Amino acid sequence: MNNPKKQQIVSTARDLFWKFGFRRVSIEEICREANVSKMTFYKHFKNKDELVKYIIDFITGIAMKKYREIMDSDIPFTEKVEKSIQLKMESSNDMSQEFFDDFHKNASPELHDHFNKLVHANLNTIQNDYIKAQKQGDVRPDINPNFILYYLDKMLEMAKDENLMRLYKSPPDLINELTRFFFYGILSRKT
Amino acid sequence: MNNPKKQQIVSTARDLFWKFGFRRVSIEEICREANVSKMTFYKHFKNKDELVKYIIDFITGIAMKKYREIMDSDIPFTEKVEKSIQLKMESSNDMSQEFFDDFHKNASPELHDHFNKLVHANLNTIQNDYIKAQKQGDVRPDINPNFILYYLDKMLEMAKDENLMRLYKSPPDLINELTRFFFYGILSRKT
DNA sequence: GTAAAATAATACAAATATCGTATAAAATTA
DNA sequence: TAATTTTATACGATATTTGTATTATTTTAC
Repeated sequence: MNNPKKQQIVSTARDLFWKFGFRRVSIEEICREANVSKMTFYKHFKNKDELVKYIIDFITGIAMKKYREIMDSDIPFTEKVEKSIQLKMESSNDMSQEFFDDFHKNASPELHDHFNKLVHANLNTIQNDYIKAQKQGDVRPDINPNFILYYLDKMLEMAKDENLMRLYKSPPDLINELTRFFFYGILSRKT
Repeated sequence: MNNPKKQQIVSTARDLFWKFGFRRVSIEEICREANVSKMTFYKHFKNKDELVKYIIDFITGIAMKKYREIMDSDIPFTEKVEKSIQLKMESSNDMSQEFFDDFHKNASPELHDHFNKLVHANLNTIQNDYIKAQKQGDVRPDINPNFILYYLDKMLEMAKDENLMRLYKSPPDLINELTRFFFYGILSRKT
């Protein structure tokens, strides 16, 4: 954890993985760039897969911790959702397409599995929050929580769509529109 | 040249090389992405080095053609320099660091040599233009043309320096400053 | 339509790169 | 100084990539 050599390895690997994905980066290259011998690498990680796991767990761990803080805070439900959407947008900006492509295209079965389980667990956490909100009356009772999960991903896609973006002054404007639509749909509020 | 399959190969390779450099990209990967069989690749290129040469020659060829057009046009010398500096800035934005890093770190001796000769030839062309301008009285006679070449590279470095950029409203403002400095130094013009 | 040419699909040996481990020397730490 | 960590190097075992050969398929030109 706090071992400086291990940190160098992780930090260097992260940089290289973010640029090129993990398939294109060799262990020796990481060691060279991190000024660490290969033996030291193998002291800390069994192989490249374990390093990739470590990094992905670390990254998603931070994001999920932030998410939990939002959901456990004492603010109205709508604010929680707004903040969690905001977090999702920020986190995805911080991600590298090359890195995540490798999980689908070039990962070992074990790594692929680990990745899927992680994603699934996190989606589950989020889904449970929405189910809970539904029980507490914050979310319309006749909507499928699975659809909400699906739609949150679609929102990210839409937020990154350049053609859609052209209709708005700035990215936050588009995110606001998406968020309001997520809350209220298109109909005006009748009292 | 106008063979569509060859164009697909070149275009796909360019995209991949720009992202990852050429060391990290295999011929099979290029073929796969370009929807071209490996045999077709080897019909057009002897090996990866020849493809890299082709691309680098193509890219620099376009840039040098534009440069020549500027220098052969019927405009004042200062305007030629301004435009050529502009061109240099634009071209460098279009370049990928990963791709050029490979020439220095991961190229075969032959490829490395080809690259150096190309760079040298182009620098020579530019130097000759400045020597000619010096003879025609457009450039101060007591300046070393080699210094000018060196300095043009430094200008690019300065134009991309974020710390320096902070002093200006916009990139063109900085480029203007650099260009004026290149022309006049710091002293006010005495008549 | 057919013949010729180009391209694709597949398999393969050879070359190259990467992995993971063993060993001994050097550097660091306590 | 002794114990521990790190490096340097070498190495066989795998894995990947290369370049070619062969055969089937598609495209092109007539």
